[in-house]
Amino acid sequence: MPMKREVERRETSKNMITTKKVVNKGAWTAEEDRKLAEVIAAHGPKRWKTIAVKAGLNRCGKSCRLRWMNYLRPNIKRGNISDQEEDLILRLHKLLGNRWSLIAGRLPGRTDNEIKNYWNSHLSKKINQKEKQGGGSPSREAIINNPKGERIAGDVEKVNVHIVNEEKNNTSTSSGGEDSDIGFNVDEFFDFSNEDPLNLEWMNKFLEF
DNA sequence: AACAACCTCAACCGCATCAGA
DNA sequence: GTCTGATGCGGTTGAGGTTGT
Repeated sequence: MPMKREVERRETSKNMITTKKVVNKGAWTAEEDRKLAEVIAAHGPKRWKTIAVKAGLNRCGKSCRLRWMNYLRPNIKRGNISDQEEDLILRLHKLLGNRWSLIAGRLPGRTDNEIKNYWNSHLSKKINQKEKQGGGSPSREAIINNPKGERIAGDVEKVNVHIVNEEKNNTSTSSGGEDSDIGFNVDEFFDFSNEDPLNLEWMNKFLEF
């Protein structure tokens, strides 16, 4: 049920008066979804603030964007995460840490939010259990897994930096295109779509390394 | 049946970054 | 160079559902 909260907003810019606005928060209704989808179909998924206004939604732009990205966007895959996907998430998380959007980028149809939730509710527990069973010295995950990918150990960090650079290149050229100064295309690098998921030996080796 | 504890996931929040003026 | 608004990201929250007692 959508809750309406009266939000007292103190504008960030200097000397702004305090205004009172009724902003819709909480769960989205089917009607809101429909309006949002209509406006996005007409104007495209950008200028979220304008979209919110055009759709006549008492929502902030951020909220609209999130709803679109996590729920309304076409080709969203919902429901069970397959074993293959789970395996991939585990591997990518080892490599990238909590870079959910990057991980999601390698899982077509999955959103960063979904993967983050899945990790927090399922996989982190699994890993904890494994660690307890295995015991002993801290695992690679313990070194690598940390918020925002900070202090990622050694060579993995270098790869991570390359990936970030590549992501930036991709967004600026929009279609991916050629590499500038690095030797591989990250899309190809992480494209497992044609690969037998049970036969990812190379990646195991890479991760071991 | 009633309640508590736990789990899941949609949504919010705060911050960082980027682009344009 | 600075300011401002837009966007994106990761962490966190909380409502609603499920399970256990």
